[in-house]
Amino acid sequence: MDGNVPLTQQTQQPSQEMADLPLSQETFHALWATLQNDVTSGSILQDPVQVNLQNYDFGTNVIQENQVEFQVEQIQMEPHIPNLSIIPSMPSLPSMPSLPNMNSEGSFLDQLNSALPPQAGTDQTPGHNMPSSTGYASATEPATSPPPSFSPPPNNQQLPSNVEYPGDYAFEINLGQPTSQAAKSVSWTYSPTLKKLFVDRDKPCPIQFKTTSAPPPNCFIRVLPIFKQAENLAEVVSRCPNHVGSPQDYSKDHLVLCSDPATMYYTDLQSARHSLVVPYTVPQVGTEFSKYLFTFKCFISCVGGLNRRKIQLVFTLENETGSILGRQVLDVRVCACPGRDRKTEEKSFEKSKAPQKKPLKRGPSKVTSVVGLTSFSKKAKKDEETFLIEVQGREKYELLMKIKESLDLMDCVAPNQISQYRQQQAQQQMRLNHQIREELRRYYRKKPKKAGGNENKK
Amino acid sequence: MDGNVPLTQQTQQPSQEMADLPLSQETFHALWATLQNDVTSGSILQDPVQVNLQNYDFGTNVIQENQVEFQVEQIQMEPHIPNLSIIPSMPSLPSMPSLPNMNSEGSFLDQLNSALPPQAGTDQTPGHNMPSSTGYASATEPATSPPPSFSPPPNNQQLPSNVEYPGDYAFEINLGQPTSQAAKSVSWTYSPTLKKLFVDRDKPCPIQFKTTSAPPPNCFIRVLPIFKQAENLAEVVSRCPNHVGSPQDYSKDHLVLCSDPATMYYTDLQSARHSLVVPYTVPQVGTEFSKYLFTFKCFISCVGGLNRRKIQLVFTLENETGSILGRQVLDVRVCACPGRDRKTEEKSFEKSKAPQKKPLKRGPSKVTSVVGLTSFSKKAKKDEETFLIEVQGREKYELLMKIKESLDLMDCVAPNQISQYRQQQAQQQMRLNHQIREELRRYYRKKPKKAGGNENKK
DNA sequence: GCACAAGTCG
DNA sequence: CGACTTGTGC
Ligand SMILES: [Zn+2]
Ligand SMILES: [Zn+2]
Repeated sequence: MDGNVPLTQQTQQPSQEMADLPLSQETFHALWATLQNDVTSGSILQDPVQVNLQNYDFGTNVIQENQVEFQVEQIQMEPHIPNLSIIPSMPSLPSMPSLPNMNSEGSFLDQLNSALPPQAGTDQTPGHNMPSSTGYASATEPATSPPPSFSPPPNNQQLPSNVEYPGDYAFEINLGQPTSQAAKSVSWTYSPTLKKLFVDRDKPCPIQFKTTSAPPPNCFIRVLPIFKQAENLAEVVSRCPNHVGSPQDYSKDHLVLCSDPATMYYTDLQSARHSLVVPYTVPQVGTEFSKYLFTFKCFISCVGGLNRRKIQLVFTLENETGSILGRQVLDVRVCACPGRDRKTEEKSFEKSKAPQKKPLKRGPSKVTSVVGLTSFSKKAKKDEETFLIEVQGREKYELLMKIKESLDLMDCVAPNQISQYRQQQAQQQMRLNHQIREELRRYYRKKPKKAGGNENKK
Repeated sequence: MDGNVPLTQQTQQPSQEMADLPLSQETFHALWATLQNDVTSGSILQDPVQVNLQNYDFGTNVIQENQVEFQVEQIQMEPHIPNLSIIPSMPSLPSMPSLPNMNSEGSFLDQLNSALPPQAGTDQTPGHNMPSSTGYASATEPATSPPPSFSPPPNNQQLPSNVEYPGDYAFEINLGQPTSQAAKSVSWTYSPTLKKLFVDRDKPCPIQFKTTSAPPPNCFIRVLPIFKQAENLAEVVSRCPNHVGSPQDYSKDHLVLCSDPATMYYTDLQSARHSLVVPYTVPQVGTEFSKYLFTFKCFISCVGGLNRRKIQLVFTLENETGSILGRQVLDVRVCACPGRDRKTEEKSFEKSKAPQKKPLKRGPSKVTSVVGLTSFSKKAKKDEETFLIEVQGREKYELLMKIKESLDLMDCVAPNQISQYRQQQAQQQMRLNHQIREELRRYYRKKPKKAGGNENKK
């Protein structure tokens, strides 16, 4: 994917040896600003994987030594890199099978613009602290080494990849022990069966990462939200009007935020996609995973935003030059009731597969009716009470009888056959409901004479 | 309320004799701009009615002859009129009993600011272009002249009045013939019982006005939306972030828009409330009402906006100086399903009162039966046949009864009679059940099992 | 126009 | 945490 820039901290001029910390957003912008004159637009470095690997020779751009990182950054972020004076060597992208390519991310220029009011300092979001901007930054990131050469074909129009690719370091994500059942009022819960995370809006949610072997130094993790359905894949995932952050906020349009102070928010100039990048720190000694807290600023149902479209997060482990070392994808549903919704989805999920085996399509109506009625004499169930309903009018009577009939059928069904029966019933019921509805419609239509009548249908 | 300004159209300098057409928003702003130097800030002219009637002598302010209208306007709009150089004689407000006071409306200054791009010209809605406010300020308020004396305590904080006051001209609003029942998919429907309008968002809705006698020339109607509940009354009603109009739009924050081309949108500087003003034209000869089309840009449920809080529209008939001649209030619910929601609300409405007298709480099972037993004999309708349905199992029985009830209720629609119906039914059923049970008991005793008889299959 | 979906109130 | 509310898909 896109490059990104692990520069050494606070170093004004990028030093090759790299610091461990990425530049602060401010510093970054400041530095970037110095480059503006030289560069017009960068181009996004993406791993061209799936779609097209052609246009790779972006490497022709040159970046000045001491500005390397930025250059790289820009190169990767900006789509059409017009004129870069210096070009570090870009490590050629490994041509792994599934080396995917997400769209480019972070457009520095983009951010720069909005960053104008530097005093705004806090980029946090509301309750969180993300970088957005200003704040802290400057001190942290020295520029790293000069980007080597690189060939980058920014196939911008390309859609982000959501192909899982553990890669050489076996990059994996984890959400804690598989909470068997969604506790009711938790702010987040993960469904192993659905491989989906259910989170409440604006609530911190821990997501862990690990690699079997230690990846190269200065690696980082990029988080890019995308729409799951193909129809929406091309659309950029961003916050709805109700939840956009303040103008000075670098992450104002980012759906996903990370509490890590070193987080940087990007908006790719070309694709306009909003992603975040956070340095990947190897797990603490003794622990298996490195944990990060993420928050989501919009419900998947937000009008004018996600608008009830499923999304997923693409986590990419990238090295300091932006090459993708691994990728993991996570389905996410940001909703007000994670527990309820998880349960609901798991339920409909199993239901969606089980029913498959049987003769779903049940022939037209009555057939069934025949069934139960006479054949089974199930009659009154043992000890059940018997009631009588007095009905006035044949029409109503027949209508009710039809319903009763269906209810009776439920009883006649052998327990073990219930599922099968249900399927039939479902169809039949449906049909029946329709019939009934029609009958009622007719019924009401007739009756209504009463003038003005229909005030209230109870 | 506030004054407002029926100026002659396009006249650069306001003529006293008035034209019939109000100024276009642009013209208005332009003119207003010329006045800026003289005026600093106006003050809202409110009819202090209910709250406090004190500060009435705004009249002391003097306005230059040829600027009368504007002056008035401003005076009425702006809260603290610091210094107006000229002060026209302000007609003293009639101290009618219920001369209410809404907050001030239209802040010209406000609009002026946003009006910057005068080309926006059209104040119509739709896409709407109404004025907005923001930013502009400084220009508008020159320090004006030394304010004459005036006592006006602009009780700005005062809440808008929602007291109906037909006034001397018997100002009334009308929504067409009382559609007895909300047609299903209509874009709007009015409930006479609830005295409430149900409208779909962004759909034109006709509202008519009339006055028994002809009001003075150049009168206008102001429409101001307010929250119905006391807790929210102080909050300004405006569009949610998802539905705000474009920045150049004068009416970008206005919930209510009017299709009349002469409509002007105001945002009071002091109260920040958004209202619209449209010239009141007497009904066409032969017609009883003057009709206007209004559209609502937000659902009452809009997040970050109305946020599911009830609202109402305050319509005030004002003369050219802004004095209120009459006021009418209308409850409005902007929703996606006007028909459904009207029905729902009417239902819960009657339910809320009817139930009071009777044992509403439907206790589990039999309890109810106790009630009425004997009293009502409503029985079978006239000539209809009577049938008996034997049902096994309480569950099914209750289910069927529920359906039967709804069917029966359809006939005796009278809402208020529902509770009564229930009682009767309960008793009858009970009685019947008892009888039958007795009969059956006897029957079985005679003819062993089998018989049960009532297979009932129709 | 029904029924589901999903945020929110109590 | 249940139930209602209420916009939207079908
Ligand atoms: Zn949102
Ligand atoms: Zn809205």
